[in-house]
Amino acid sequence: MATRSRRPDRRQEPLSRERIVEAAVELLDSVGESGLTFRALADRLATGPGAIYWHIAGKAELLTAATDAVVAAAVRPAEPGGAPGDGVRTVALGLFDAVEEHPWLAAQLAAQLSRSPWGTVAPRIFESIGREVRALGVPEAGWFTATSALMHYILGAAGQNAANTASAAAPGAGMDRAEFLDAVSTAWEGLDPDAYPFTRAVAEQVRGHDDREQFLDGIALVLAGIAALHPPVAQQAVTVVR
Amino acid sequence: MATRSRRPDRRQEPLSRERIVEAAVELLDSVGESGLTFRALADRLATGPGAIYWHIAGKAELLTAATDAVVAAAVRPAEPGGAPGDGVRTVALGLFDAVEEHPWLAAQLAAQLSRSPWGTVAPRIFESIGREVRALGVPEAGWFTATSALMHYILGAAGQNAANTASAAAPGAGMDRAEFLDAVSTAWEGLDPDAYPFTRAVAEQVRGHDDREQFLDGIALVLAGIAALHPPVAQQAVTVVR
DNA sequence: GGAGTTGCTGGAACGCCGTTCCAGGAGCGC
DNA sequence: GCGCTCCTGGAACGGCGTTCCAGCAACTCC
Repeated sequence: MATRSRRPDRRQEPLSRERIVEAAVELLDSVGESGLTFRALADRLATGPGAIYWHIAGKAELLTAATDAVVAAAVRPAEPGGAPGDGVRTVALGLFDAVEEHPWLAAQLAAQLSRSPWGTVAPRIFESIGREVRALGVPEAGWFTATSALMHYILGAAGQNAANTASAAAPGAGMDRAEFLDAVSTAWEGLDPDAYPFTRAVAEQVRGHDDREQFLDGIALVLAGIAALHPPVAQQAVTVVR
Repeated sequence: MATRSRRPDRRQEPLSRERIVEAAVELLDSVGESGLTFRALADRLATGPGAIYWHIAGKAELLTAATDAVVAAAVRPAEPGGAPGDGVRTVALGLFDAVEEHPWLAAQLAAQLSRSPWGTVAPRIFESIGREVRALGVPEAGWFTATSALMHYILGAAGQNAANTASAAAPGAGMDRAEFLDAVSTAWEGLDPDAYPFTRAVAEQVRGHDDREQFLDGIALVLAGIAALHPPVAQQAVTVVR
């Protein structure tokens, strides 16, 4: 009959792990990490908390599953061909955009990588970056170091940038992005000159920079390091120099 | 008279923000993040929760203060002199060791950097790394990118390594470090060959590697990228091989 | 086709958390 | 002595993750 308030509310199909995770992601996106409670989730799914526990072991598993779902959608495989490094940039921007779209993702990724690096999330990201590293012609001995360096830079920088975006758009503080960066820059300029000379000197660069561009600059830096330390060997006819 | 159960219990000196933060760090170190509650903290300080709130606004501020205190102790200034890059390594290892000593630190750092990069923690780390970057002779235009890349790598890699250490020593799982790495390596080797060829290929390197060495390899990689992209302007007469 | 079983549901209840409130004590100027 | 400020700590509140369990479809077996 009358369409319900929010969402189609198709509540004939039974509860399932996928539907729960999907609802959890929506809740995280709309009300943030603290808004994801089993009660709110149960309301949105028109059920009770107990029913959810039949499908999901607890909150930790719920957050892991939500993170994994979003990451799986984000690391779309790069199409073959293109300049060396294009594949890395594609994967990196995929994660960058995902973190920007889901502001809760950065903290979750960091928490999960630094708590259980053997879950499903870490290998997924590691694999998609690693393939591009291999495609660059890096010799096998350098795979782990190069991929780790890229992964940590990508996740760290994307997370910090998402924080900027989110804070600028924060409810209450009617700031746009430029105003927000200006505020940060001004705050840094106000630091103690003796204790923070470097940060003060960099403050000006923060004002009005382009996030995406700066993010890619960092990628280029790490790629340059990879190229310098691991001179690409020919794809076939592999020889390890050094 | 009789000495109390835990700690000297010197409870004549009044409550203070420092004493609270100190107790919070001890609690975090001994029972982990979930063990830090206002009730437990009040017990340890032989007071009630209300008294703590007179000095600290809430849990978020408590965690921020604890993180800041540990970071401040960790980023000891590097002594001048030494080969180019030594300063960076000193700062990096300081943070690496701090994260290893305080396993909760990695998640806190990530959360705080990706939530409010304008707090006191971020500038502190940024500053100490940045000074070393400047000392490398990087031109000013490259300061922000180079320092960010280093910072993200350092925090990410240190956090992941701390997770390994902590998991290996986890209560219940009577594993030592080698066993733990072996378990991770084996798990990775068991991944789907079609979906995870790269991760499987790297699994062998994970077994029995040296953390500190691998961490420094990553630093060297980023430093090489900095040297390649930002050829140092002459400090006195710095030349970079390549 | 009835009875038993299984798989799932959702509301009630438990214990703990962060946080607030407030009666009161210690120290101090007057 | 008195009032005032600063600080204390216990009690209480609302909300959280989690557990428990009575109930109910659907399906199986006889």
